Amino acid sequence: MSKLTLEKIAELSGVSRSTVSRVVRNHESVSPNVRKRVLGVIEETGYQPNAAARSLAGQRANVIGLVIAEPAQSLFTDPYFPLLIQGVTQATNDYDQTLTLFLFHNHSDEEKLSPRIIRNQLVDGLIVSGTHVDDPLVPQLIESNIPFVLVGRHEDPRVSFIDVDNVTGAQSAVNYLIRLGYKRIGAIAGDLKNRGAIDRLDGYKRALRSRGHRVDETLIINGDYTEFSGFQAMNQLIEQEVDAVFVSSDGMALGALRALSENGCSVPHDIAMVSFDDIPAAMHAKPPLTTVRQAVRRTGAMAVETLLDILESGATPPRRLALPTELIVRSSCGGTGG
Amino acid sequence: MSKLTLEKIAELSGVSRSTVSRVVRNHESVSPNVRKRVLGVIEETGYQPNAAARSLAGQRANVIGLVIAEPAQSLFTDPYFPLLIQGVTQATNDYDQTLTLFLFHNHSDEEKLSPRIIRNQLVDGLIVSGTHVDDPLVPQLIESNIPFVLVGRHEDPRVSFIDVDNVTGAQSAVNYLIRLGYKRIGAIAGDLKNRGAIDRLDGYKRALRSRGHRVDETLIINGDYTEFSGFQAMNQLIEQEVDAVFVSSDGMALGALRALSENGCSVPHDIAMVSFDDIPAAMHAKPPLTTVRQAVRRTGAMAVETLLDILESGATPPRRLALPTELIVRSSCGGTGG
DNA sequence: ATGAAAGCGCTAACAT
DNA sequence: ATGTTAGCGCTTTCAT
Repeated sequence: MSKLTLEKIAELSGVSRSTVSRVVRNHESVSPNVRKRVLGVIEETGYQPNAAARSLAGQRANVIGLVIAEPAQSLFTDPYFPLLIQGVTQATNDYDQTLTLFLFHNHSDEEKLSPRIIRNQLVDGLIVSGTHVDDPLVPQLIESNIPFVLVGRHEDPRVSFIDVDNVTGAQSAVNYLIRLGYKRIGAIAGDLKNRGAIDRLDGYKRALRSRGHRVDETLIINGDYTEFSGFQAMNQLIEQEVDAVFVSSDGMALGALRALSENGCSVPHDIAMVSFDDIPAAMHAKPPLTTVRQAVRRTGAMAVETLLDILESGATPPRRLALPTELIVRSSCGGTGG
Repeated sequence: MSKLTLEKIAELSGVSRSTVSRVVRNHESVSPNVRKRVLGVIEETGYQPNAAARSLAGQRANVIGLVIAEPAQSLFTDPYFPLLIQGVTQATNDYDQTLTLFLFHNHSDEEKLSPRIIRNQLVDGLIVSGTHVDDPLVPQLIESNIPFVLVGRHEDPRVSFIDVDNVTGAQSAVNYLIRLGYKRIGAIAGDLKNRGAIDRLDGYKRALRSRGHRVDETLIINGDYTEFSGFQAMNQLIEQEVDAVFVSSDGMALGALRALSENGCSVPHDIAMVSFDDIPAAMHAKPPLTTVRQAVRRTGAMAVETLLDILESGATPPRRLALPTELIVRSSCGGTGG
């Protein structure tokens, strides 16, 4: 069987190439009979348009790229990127887009890949995640004029993004602790190279201040989102005699829980804990974690939809969105609200 | 600045399009001087060949596809696919290939996507993971003549695959239990729609038989690779009064540990446990899990290399590889060897 | 060693 | 409503 092309379908249907092309693209200006006939032939033969030819001739490839700029570490340590990928692929499947994945394992990958991504015309647009604050990739992208949506907010007013409202989420978590009467509330921060980690810590501080507590920097320990860093940070915090702790991710909270249990501290009796993310393991932790749920899959899907919207109708004005979070109350803080 | 094409580079270098093309493709038959000059211009301008034009004109797109056929559930429940993706992208980055990701969230995705993947000529070849035994995708792929490498072994002699030696791995784990003197060894199986789950259970049975134990089917409980299914399965197994258990994945083992601890059973004192995978959490479990390590990242990278090899030199004979596993001894079985 | 020229399979004016 | 035609940016004979 020879290769299936528009030409062949045209021949088999007894019309011209253009007409077939119109049918395929669902263009107007095709008579119902002809359309039906052509569709029939396409169905029978199983014709699929050649993607390369399409993107070469037209302006759209129907391919979008997902870049994950994070050095691979947390990619498997945490279900964040898997969930994001799920949300993104869900949406690309729904909208008949193809997804190409760019994963930077190290800095040299980034240097090698980014010019190619930008100038290759392989993708119509990009969803960009895992960048650090001040990541040079973002200005590069802006300058290149390639349409893109950032996952996580950005100061530059030209960039479109989908963010999770980390500040408000963290704030609500810490407010909850305060309402329950905890006085000496520590924090374990995430990797502060990430906007999200900064924002969560900021939410913690705001909550404290808005309730008239002062922020004690010795009660804030930096982690890097790994379970082990949570473990280490908690060991430090124990010595500060906190009565509660806000942990910036469930993954670190699991490590913190381990530190506490190894030190014979009971949660929430000796120390209360709230964290962030609501990963599946949070529910099964001992005790089950009260945590701020963020809709990661939703974020991925929204990023795709936003990018598609930009591709259709132009990038101005930039789209900027913050998705709300939800405090999931379980037993790691003791009270059930108040 | 106008678009950068071969033509433009040719003009700037004072040579013909063909010569530039030869330089770009590292072809022989270009004089050193000319090559240097052209390379200089490319460097200055930041020229990158247009991918679509390339794959339309040539026979290679330098794009490979990764299909994950598994319904999304375990994608984030377990670090398997993230690790596989890491290995694959690591290798595609190294070999200057672009990766497109096809993730089937449900059956209709599969039906919609697979014809497109196959006939689109979007990818040069495919790495296929997450298929079930007797998944219709495999015969479809064979028939379509698209080069592909399956992750996990397959009976059909025409398919190339990279497998982990699950049978031997499971066997060594159970042998270890037997050597330590355990008599009544139960098993928690994975989702038996997967080849890997079947093979692990098979390894368990072989180990038992080869040491003269009989296989007691009431001691085998089926799970589905989730933590919760491990929890449920262990609760059933406790009533069978086993003294040890082989769990087909660390994820399920974590659930099993939870069941045991809720029932006041201590590990390994009351019941010993070996599992499979060696995910990061295995080390931090209580007690740390003795488990069979599989090199998932390696598998992904090998799949890419194998596919590239097939693409270069033809698909015959099929490449069939089984990667070895390694028993990582920690404290969940009590003994330290013997 | 280099250049000229013919496509690859499609889209998108432009005709009719 | 349909057909004709000219590219899109590259690779690849085939000349020279």
